[in-house]
Amino acid sequence: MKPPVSSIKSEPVAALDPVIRRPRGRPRKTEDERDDGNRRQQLLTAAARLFRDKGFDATSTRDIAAAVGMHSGSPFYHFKSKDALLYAVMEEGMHAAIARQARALQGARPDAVMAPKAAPIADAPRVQIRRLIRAHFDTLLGPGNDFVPVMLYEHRSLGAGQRASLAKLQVAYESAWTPVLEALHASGQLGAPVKLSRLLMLGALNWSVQWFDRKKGSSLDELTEAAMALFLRES
Amino acid sequence: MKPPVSSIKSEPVAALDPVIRRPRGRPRKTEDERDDGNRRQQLLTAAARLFRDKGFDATSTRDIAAAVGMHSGSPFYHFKSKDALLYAVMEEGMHAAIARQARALQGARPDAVMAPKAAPIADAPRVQIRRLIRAHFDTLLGPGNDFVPVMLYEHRSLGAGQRASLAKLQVAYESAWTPVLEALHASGQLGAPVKLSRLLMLGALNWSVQWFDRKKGSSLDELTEAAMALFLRES
DNA sequence: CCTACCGATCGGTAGG
DNA sequence: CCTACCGATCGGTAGG
Repeated sequence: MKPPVSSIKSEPVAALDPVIRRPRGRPRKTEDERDDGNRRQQLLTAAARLFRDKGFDATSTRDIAAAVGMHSGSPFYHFKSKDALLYAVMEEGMHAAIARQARALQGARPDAVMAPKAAPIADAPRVQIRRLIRAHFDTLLGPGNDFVPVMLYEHRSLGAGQRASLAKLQVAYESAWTPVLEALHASGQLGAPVKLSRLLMLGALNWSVQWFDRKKGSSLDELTEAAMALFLRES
Repeated sequence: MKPPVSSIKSEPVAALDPVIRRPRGRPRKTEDERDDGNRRQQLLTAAARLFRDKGFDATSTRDIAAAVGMHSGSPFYHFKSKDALLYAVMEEGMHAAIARQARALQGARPDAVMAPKAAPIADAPRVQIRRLIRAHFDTLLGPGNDFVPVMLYEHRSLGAGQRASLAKLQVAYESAWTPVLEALHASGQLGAPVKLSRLLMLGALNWSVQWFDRKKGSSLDELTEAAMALFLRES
């Protein structure tokens, strides 16, 4: 069946010829599709949304492929398994959350420096906890922020090793709360022990994923103020 | 292998003989297995545990059958579908939770009646909220109480109609909190608006399913006191 | 990244 | 409640 012309392939010398080289497999980028990390990122975003809406097990890799206009087998060109895709979603979510949290805490600093009278040093922990809470709500409920909710509600679908890796990121994230809560506890503004306070407070916030509706109801600012009023005492 | 005596079975007349009648299919109850609703209940309990541990989608009906010593098709003799089994688990969980909550609130009353001095009327809401919190922790974390956690974390796997039915039970359950929270808010013991307070407080408790370890750490009593100290103000 | 495909698993059923 | 089985779906792969 093979024409004699193709017999060149069998000659090692011709295969080494640099003129013949041709990036086989991926056609060079057309106008609407760049073959850099963009397709991978599209897969991540679509997967995060589907995992959040339907759950990991109820989402097929075909669903994800269809959401970005791929065929069934193509996601496996970018991720070696469905589990790897889930892990990538969670990891990106945690990195973004940690970055957002750091930005929020840094933003709390200049205020106290530039207006020492308006924001006396004793209020610093209160300012910080408010920013921590607000940043957390943003991470959970902000538009397009599907990654961390997937992390929170689907980590059971992960293998032990990957779960351990993510646990480190979670510890890093939550460790920012401890000194702030300790200061509040010492000054009598926080009534419960620090560790249990952190677990209960983060739980209250994490659960908002279940009932918060961006279309109606409270804003994230109102939510933040309600949490402040619920958790903290006057002095 | 069969002795000639058993050849009676092949005679139609003998088959109609009332003396020969024999409940085919299910052998009459031996000592250790009653064929009443017991097997059904065993399926429910096993399913609740598996759904809680591995998730609904990750649990096969074969897993559930094996957990109670049945073969793969037999659960469908008791439940018409896997979804029906999930719904039954959640419904039983909610009924038990509502009953436990009612018992807890009734238990709070006699104390105030029998020792009016020791528990003045102004403390009633505080006593009631403590009992509500404690009952909720029991429902979520008590030994063998897998049903409500399944309800909380797997309700996405339910159809719209069944989800609506359960929502009614959830409203009934949570409605007991409202008057207590209103009394606490009116007396300045609760800092945040009642509705958001209820959502945040129940979220904090519900999230304990994710981190509580019965083997080590706090007791349910300690958890309850921590929640009281976190949520409520002095006067 | 597509085409074509495979092995495994799963919910569910017929008939007894 | 068991036996034997089916159709559908799914994660994943070979080869291009």
